[in-house]
Amino acid sequence: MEFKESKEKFIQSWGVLGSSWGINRTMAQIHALLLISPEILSTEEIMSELQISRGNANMNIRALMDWGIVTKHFKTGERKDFFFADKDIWEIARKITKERSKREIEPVIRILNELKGVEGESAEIKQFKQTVGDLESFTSKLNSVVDKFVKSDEHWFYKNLLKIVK
Amino acid sequence: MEFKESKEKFIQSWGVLGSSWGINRTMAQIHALLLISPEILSTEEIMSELQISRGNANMNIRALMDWGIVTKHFKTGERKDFFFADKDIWEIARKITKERSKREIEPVIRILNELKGVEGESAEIKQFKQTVGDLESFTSKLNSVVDKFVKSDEHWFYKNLLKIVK
DNA sequence: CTGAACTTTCAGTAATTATTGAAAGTTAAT
DNA sequence: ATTAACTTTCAATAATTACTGAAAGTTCAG
Repeated sequence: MEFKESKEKFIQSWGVLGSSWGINRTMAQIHALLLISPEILSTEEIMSELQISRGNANMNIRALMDWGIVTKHFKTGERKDFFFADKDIWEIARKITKERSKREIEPVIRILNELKGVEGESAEIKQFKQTVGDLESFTSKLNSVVDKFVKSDEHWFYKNLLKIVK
Repeated sequence: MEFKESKEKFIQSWGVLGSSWGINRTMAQIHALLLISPEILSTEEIMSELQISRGNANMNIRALMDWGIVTKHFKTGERKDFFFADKDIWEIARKITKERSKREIEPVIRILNELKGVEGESAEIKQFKQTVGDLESFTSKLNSVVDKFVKSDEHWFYKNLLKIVK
């Protein structure tokens, strides 16, 4: 397969994966492009490579910087901003996991805890309490595992998680 | 807090969580409703409880059945279909994980493996190979952990995963 | 200061995704 | 074979989400 074709396919696939995980297609594509790029890229380059507008590029690059997986760089003598994606997959996974836990899991745990307090003895209320309790317990445990992962390094993962997989 | 209010809040929250994970809001809400319902519910009841149309209810209930987390039941003497959600959170998590792995992770691994074969020695191509290789390696490892989880029971999780969390 | 080079914002628009509701399809009792 | 009870489908429409591009904002060299 031609390199250009492979590159295209990689960027496309990453975009599709992103959108099935609630990350917008363009954001995932910009990340993919930066991931395979050995050099820092300017906004212009990203725009022309992905055929997107300046506004779109700008907003999605900013989002990637908010996630902490893309950084801004400068070239001496140039006024433009350039962007670079961290290439360490473990580090990327940790950062994404951390953000999603903070944005999505933690608020849910808070609500579930709040809802556990409902009063009553009817079958309906009993089932509600049971379900909410079970979900809270599950989600909290999940979050501890996630948290451990976030604070770990690749070595830890090998030593522990991969061991139990065998 | 009133039960009715709690119920409402639970269904709403579950809907929001669902949509940030690429599952549509209504599907998540129907699931939430069934999860806290001790009895099987008819399409009518789901429609009126969530204020949605028949078509919408039907399509999303079917999707939940495809995921294997909702089942169809009958009441003697009644012709209508009734629906019930499995209440075992571990079982639900396993089924969802299994489906998402199959639908999303496995196809990506296939594409990455395909892309690993690109030929060339330029810096650009070297970075491409490196990134694609790292992603493939990460994703495959992730998938083994996921697979182990899918095949596990709650007891396994306690014994192993929770142990390393401490 | 000034203005050129660049970045950000955001109202308008396009694209995508979800929902409705009525018609077509199915099933089973009579 | 008919029909009432029920389910499924799907074209039309609504709701949501993403994108564009031009205008406003910022920065900094001269």
